[in-house]
Amino acid sequence: MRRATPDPMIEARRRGPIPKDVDPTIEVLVNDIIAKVADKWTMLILEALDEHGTLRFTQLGKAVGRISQKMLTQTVRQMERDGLVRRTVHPVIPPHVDYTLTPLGESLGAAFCGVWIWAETHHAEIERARRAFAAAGEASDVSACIETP
Amino acid sequence: MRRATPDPMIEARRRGPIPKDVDPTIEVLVNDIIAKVADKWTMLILEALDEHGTLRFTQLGKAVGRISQKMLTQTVRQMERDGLVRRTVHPVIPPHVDYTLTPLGESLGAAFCGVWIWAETHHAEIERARRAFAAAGEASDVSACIETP
DNA sequence: CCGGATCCAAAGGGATACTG
DNA sequence: CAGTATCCCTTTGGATCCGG
Repeated sequence: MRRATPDPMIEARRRGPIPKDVDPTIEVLVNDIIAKVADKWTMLILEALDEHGTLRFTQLGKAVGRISQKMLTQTVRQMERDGLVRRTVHPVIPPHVDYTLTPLGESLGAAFCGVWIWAETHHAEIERARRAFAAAGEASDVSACIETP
Repeated sequence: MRRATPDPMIEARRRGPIPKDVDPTIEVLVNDIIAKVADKWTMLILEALDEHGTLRFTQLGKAVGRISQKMLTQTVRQMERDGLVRRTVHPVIPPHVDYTLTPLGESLGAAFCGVWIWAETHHAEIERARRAFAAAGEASDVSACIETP
């Protein structure tokens, strides 16, 4: 299967210390963004909206999976503040609210796309690694894993 | 600037309900993986190792930024169990332990690469959205945001 | 230098009940 | 339907001390 990132610009960005065309203070800002965005629920909601386009509150919750309405509300509100989703309220009875990604949110979804694919592709490998680690831990002492240089 | 994911396979995966070539039970597994991997510290450690290649414990902590040694140890151990990093202990005094990504970890790093770039590209936009949201919240009531169909 | 162990504060997150 | 509010338990995560 073809890799998700054959882009030469991406390769250029990997490996090696921080390129000097980047403001040093930007590094912490970027880490802040990563930390904000790298939330379990944020990613799952982003994925759901990226797949389905537009969803109502309950539909969104169902699409995400096991999420309480508290976390759904909380996370979606945060994403709205960050400009990732647009929340539209139709003043009818019963209430009708739907959520959709903004262009910014869509761009983040596109950026995360490689990760969804990675998860689909490698989940078996992770489980294998986990079992291997567990087996190694039971079979032998930790000191057996060290190497003498 | 060119997008990170021009891959046709990626485009094919986005939009629309779950393709039927995917086992329905896989969806929850993938979400599990996402949830595991979408951890703040995991992503930052992954980024640090992806950039620097190999790092010792303290160096890694410094590269990540504001992380306590407890979380560093904990997260790095989890990543080791998941097969993302390889931990090598050199039995010398003082101890020398270094961490590096496994091929699996590198593939995840490559998958996340689009996200680093996104964060670098759009962090200003997020801050702007946040200020705009705050300004809107102060200026008017929430009911002013609803639209009548 | 690289952690493990312990204590403790704060945040995360579920369940339930209630409202417009 | 789409939340808000409350309670309460669990997890996270920092600080500190200690050991190999």
